[in-house]
Amino acid sequence: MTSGEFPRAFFLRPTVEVAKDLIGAWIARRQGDAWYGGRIVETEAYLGAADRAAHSWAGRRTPRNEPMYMEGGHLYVFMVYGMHHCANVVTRDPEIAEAVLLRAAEGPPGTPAGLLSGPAKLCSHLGITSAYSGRDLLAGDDLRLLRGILAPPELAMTPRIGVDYAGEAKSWLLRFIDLNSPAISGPRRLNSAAKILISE
DNA sequence: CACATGATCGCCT
DNA sequence: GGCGATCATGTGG
Repeated sequence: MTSGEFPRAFFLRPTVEVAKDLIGAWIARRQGDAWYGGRIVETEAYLGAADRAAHSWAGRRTPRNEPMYMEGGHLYVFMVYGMHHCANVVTRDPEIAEAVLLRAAEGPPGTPAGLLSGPAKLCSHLGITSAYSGRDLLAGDDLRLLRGILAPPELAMTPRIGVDYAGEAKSWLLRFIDLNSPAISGPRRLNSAAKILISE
């Protein structure tokens, strides 16, 4: 696995592929001269108009989710529960409103365990707010995604978290985790219903 | 560990 | 008006 920035084409691929391949990638945030961040260990795919759990379900298009309709590689950040933010990487071509939710990352050694374990905690501690919604990840200079430099992770897939309202889509296996990471969100969320190993 | 609850407000119907 | 792509805390087993 090589290191460095992802090219635009990476984000234009099928959303599930992007969600898988972002496991093991790094998210980096600049604060002055220093960079902070972590290794992404948990993502979820949101599949646009056909996906009842997605904000773009049934073609919904509002000021809030407008970034989902942008070209892959942009950021879609929204607020939930009036107090938390969630960050998504938009995928595919313009007008195809799909995205990958960044759910958890592992901080460098020495950082408190669980600091980035959860979509809202990740945003909070990396300072990602609604101000970043609609931004192009390939254009900014203070928030970047970088290819992983470690061995490819062992992946598992499970249903997504917190989408019980989504009918049939709630059981779709669109959550991807690094099996060996201690930083997965929630209380050892593996043992619930469906879990499948993926052979890389 | 599993589950339940409250906080809190922007966004959409 | 109602409802979350969450989290911290509290209870009980």
